[in-house]
Amino acid sequence: MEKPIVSAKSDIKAGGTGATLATSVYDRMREDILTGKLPPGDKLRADFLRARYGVGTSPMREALNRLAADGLVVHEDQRGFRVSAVSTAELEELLKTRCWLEETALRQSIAHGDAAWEESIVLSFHRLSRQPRSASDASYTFNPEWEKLHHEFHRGLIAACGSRWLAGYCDQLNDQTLRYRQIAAQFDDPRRNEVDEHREIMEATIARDDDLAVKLLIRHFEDTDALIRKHVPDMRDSAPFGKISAAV
Amino acid sequence: MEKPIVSAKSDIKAGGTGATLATSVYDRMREDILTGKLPPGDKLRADFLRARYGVGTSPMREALNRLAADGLVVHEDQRGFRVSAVSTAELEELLKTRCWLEETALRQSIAHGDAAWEESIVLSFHRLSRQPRSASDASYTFNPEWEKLHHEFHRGLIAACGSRWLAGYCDQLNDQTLRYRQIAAQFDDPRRNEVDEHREIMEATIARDDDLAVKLLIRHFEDTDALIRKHVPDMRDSAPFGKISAAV
DNA sequence: CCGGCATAAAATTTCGAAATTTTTATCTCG
DNA sequence: CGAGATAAAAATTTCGAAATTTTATGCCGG
Repeated sequence: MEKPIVSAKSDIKAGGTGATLATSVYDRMREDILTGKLPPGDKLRADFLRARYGVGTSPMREALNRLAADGLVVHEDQRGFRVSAVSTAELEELLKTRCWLEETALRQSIAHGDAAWEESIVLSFHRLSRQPRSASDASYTFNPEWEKLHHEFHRGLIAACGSRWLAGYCDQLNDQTLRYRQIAAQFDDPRRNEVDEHREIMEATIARDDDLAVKLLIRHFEDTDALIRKHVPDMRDSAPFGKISAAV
Repeated sequence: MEKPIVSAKSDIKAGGTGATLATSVYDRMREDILTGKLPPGDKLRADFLRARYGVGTSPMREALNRLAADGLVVHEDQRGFRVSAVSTAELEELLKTRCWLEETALRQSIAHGDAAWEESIVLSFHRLSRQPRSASDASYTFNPEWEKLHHEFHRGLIAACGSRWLAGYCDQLNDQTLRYRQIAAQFDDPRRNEVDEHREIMEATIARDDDLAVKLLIRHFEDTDALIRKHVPDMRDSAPFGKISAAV
């Protein structure tokens, strides 16, 4: 299978040794942005990044360009890169777009998916349900494994939609939303019963009840959206929470 | 307004002097790919490109990375870049995706567009109708001005959809399709009356008749698709027409 | 005291060569 | 004669410094 058109996390071989430096830095930096270690709006100076990731100019710039393609950083000629800003307006647009695209994708997937597709969904759900949301019991801590499985579950739902373009777009929007979820989670996350939500979506999907599946999926998105807004009621154009330390 | 998320031609300042070299090369190379001067499937060696565009390694690589984000070139670690391949399968996927996304975008746009939006469509259509499809009367020759206006017309239709993400995706898919249109046009293009098609779409749109507008727009896409298939009936995975000269 | 112009500092962008990695060609052995 | 290992060639990737451009500073004039 070819690589997704809109690059996404997909196969994580970050920090690895086989790939190029540029790819490794891209992966590491991507995670730093998604988890909020590099806060929205922050300027990304070349010196700072070179020191932080221990590489030269070229792979750094290459990683930045790829991140710009994902919409995680923005670039202005002769004026460098910065982490994409977040705002309630942008979140709203994101939610809207996500609902439109995922609805189309899910309906297509349900219409065309085969038995292997069904099985992969059951499997993805099972794995996700066994993984704790937070890496720590005490307070919320980013759990890469859960994020990976969650991403895979949602990706699996629409995997049979028949368009790598559409699947890639959904992926990209999913990653964008992840950034907001992390922001909200940092404060306080009396997480609703996500497992049940996912289970219901799975069941409706493999039962080929497209109307119900879409309804549940969209509600799932809207609930997440509401939760984010509750905890981050008034997002400004830039980062709404503390500047990051320069720690490596 | 912010830059489109999925970068697109939009503001053409190519070959210019104000921007960076990387941007200039990106623009020139983009056009070379869209017009088929750099044929699908071709390997893009660094030496060749550096000579062709007269720049060093860095801006070249930067341009390539941005083109990869647009899906116009593909990259494999340690194995360089090549122009994305074309195939009938890919064209089919492209058409499908385009219909889904443009339908959503157009309906939203019709629902929310204001008077200024209406006027911009009328204006875009007028300009497009005055421009010849081909730069030469004798045989088809790529006419950048027509392409620009055509792109703007279609972009204008969905401009009020309320999602820069969705608009950007439509842009990207439009550019991808352009590549196929150029391939077909190189052979023989007894072009159907495109002006009327565009006029009908415009009229239905500003009359807020969303069902009709969508029907016409989708038919427009399907007709273009059929025309491409007629002229390029059996596209293989790689470039179906002659290798390009290394001429600068 | 404020505003604009020259100057200095900082940051981005670009170059060209060095270092890796892949690809091709050659040679040896079964 | 073919397969596999070895060596040469070619191509991609990376580095670090030079060149441009932007941003900040200081100075002079109104």
